[in-house]
Amino acid sequence: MIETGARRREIDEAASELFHANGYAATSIRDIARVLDIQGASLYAHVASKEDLLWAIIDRAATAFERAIELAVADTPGADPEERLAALVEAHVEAVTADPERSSVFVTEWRHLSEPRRATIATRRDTYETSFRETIRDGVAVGAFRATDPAIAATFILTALNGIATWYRPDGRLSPDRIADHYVELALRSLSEDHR
Amino acid sequence: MIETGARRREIDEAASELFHANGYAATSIRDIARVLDIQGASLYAHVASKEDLLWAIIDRAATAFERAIELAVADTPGADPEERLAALVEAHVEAVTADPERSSVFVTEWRHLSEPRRATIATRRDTYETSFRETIRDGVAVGAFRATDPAIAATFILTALNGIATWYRPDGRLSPDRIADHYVELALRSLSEDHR
DNA sequence: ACGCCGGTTCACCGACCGGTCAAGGGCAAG
DNA sequence: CTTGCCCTTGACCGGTCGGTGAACCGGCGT
Repeated sequence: MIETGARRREIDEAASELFHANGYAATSIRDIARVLDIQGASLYAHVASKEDLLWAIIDRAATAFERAIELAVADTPGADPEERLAALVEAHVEAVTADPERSSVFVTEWRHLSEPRRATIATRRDTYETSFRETIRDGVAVGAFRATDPAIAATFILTALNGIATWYRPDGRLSPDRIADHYVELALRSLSEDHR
Repeated sequence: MIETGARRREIDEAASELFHANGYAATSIRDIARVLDIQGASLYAHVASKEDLLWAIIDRAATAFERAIELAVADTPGADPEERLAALVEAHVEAVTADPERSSVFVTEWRHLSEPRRATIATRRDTYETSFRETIRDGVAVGAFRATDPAIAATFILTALNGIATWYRPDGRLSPDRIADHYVELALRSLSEDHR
């Protein structure tokens, strides 16, 4: 039975903030409680363990990313590889900027999960990366992208995309839309066939 | 007076390993000592504090990156922006793969530095990024690169480059040279003028 | 033979960690 | 008004943290 009450949501939010700002290992249960003006022990009425808190954040972020690209691909049926990659990149940027703290915790703190969970996240990340890799492979096959190693290209693009979570600020110079536009351009051109 | 003896080098190496594998906050002084088969207290004959250990690793990595691109630029005098950006990317990949553990600690753990040091690293990172940003700006100015936001493009490329530190394995499928070749291609094309 | 000295060990410090538990507070349902 | 239940509290647990300090060890220069 997973708790979904308002208090639990506040706790998740505070934990995201602190895990993002200081890292999971450097954040104590009491740090999180202090944000909510309660005692550390009170958290355990809502949460079974500190790791469960991390898991809730990461699992939710992973699901958000999976759904985002699923919808993006579903919205563009029969699209060619270029359009599909553009949709993937755009969906990813939107997902990151919609909740940068949770996204950055997902990207940087998943190694602190203990074993069955850590492995399932590794698998889910790999599946996610495969969507990008296969889109690139398809594009190379039909001549839309230049001949290159799809695995390297996918890693190149995805690490650049994940980096957004570490520097994006909602009050920054660039709106999510503008970031998405630029990143789509950069990603597509990095695979472009024609280069002087 | 900075200690540079053989023992100190062993300590730095063990610390790099563990900080890379588990993160700074999740690694204890006694963990590091255990790798060297000594007691935790013995470390303090060589090191003033745990943070000094982190600082030694990060400062050395930062210096390595700075020197790498300095040499790369010095080796190609009068180069055009494309050649210069290629040299920067290649130098960065070489520096990362030459010591992936130290590099990844540098990239991911510098937020655990305390204040005067943290700020100086932030400045040095910004200076480093400026080399990329200005090379791109120059390339746009002379028409070698398409018109784009140099800051976004530099961030895109640099986060992709830094990502290498998180996934590179010396015994992996790809040699440092092949990674460098691919990343130079991807980075240059992402800025290419001509796109169908 | 001696003393020195870098490196190590053991015992210990106060602080903090994640987590438990009995006790109670407050509020809504009866 | 009372019962019951969610939430919170404060005291506490064993363990670990970063770091200190006295004792001691072996080797080296004199």
